[in-house]
Amino acid sequence: MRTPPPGLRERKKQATREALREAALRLAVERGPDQVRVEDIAEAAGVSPRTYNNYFASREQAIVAAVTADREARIAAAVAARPAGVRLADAVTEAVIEQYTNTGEREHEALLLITTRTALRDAFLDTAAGIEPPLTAVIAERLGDAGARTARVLAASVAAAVRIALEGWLQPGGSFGAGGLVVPSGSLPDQLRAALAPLAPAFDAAERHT
Amino acid sequence: MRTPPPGLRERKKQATREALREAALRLAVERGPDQVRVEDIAEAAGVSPRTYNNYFASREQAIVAAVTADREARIAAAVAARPAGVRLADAVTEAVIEQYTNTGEREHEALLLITTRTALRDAFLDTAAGIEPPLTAVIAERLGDAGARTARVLAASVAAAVRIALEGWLQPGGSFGAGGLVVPSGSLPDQLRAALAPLAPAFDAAERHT
DNA sequence: CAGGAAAAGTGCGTACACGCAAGTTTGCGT
DNA sequence: ACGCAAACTTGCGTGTACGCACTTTTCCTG
Repeated sequence: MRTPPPGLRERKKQATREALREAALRLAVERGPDQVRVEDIAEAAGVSPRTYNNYFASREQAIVAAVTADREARIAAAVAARPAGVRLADAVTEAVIEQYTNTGEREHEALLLITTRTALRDAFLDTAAGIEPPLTAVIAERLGDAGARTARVLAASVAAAVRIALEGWLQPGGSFGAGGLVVPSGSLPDQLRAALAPLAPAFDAAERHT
Repeated sequence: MRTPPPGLRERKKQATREALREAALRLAVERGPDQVRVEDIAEAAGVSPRTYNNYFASREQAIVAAVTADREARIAAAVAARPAGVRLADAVTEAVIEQYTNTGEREHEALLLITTRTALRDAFLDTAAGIEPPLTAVIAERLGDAGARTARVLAASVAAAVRIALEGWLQPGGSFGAGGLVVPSGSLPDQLRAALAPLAPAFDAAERHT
């Protein structure tokens, strides 16, 4: 039912999208994020500046997209791939961690770049929201038709938790707050686990209700 | 400990903010949302266009802010006001519903306006995210220092759920999906209750863990 | 394999967002 | 009461976002 051979039109679109992503990241690394205008990216990708904005709503999105790629779809697929027996909460948690730690060398370099500019950091954190639609779909599949709204809420909560985890991870260092304990920002998997853990009871209850 | 008499500076800031809000809403109602430029709003409020953007990051924010006002703070206060005995999940749910249904006549008219333009609709939905910081604070107070991250996740989840509820509420009509059931978009309180319900188990577990 | 409909790309014009470097007002210590 | 420092406002300049009308490309159906 899925993927009836994608036509030329769709393939060209994806090619343009990727060309813009790659051009944006390359230029940003080469000359620094602030020395890249959309005009430069568009030119490097061989399209008009106007077309750039048909694909990305902001200058930062293209740069960030090169790192993010299609992580959203991969997370959803990873959840769907788990056997139906495992707890939904575990399936989601592991799928998220799995797809966020499969990071190549080039991506790591790009992340360092991203942390240096607030605008890029924000754009990167915003990508976490992108996992909501596909996650909603796979969760809804497990919960059945009655749990459509619940699936949506849970998916959105996961997206929010992931955002929080990423935020904590990108945070410079553990600050020694007045009278507070030191909170060393752990590894990314740890941050993700900690952020997603509080949602597990909600998943369990939703699953039980089917 | 709070509200050491706010100085002149702060009062002027709030006055400017409100002047901009009111001017934006009034002009939008008078001549239609698309016939209002930031320049017009700024002029009507007696400040420079540049100052407008010191208060609001987008053209739509000011219009929406006139309806939203300081709902975020009121929700947090309403939660804090509940006796310590009640379930945290219930306290939050009731506080949210309470503050979202205290809607005057003028606000209702403005909401009709908002639904007519996608940009305004989006800006309005984005305001739901604003409840996260104050909610985080009150929830963290109940959970203690150990549950800081949990409080953050729960607050963000509530914000996401509220957004979903508002989205469903603003949705025109129940669509008769192929083979699916009719889903009449209920009243706002109903939507909020339905969206927040799945999170209750997470709140209960968090409370139990203290 | 035409030929028309739909979609993607483009040029142009307008308005918006925001950094920067003044100028102005408020707050506070002495 | 004075005056300095911090905060707020503003003008200016640059780059970005996007609506609209038009051209080019891809798709589909007879």
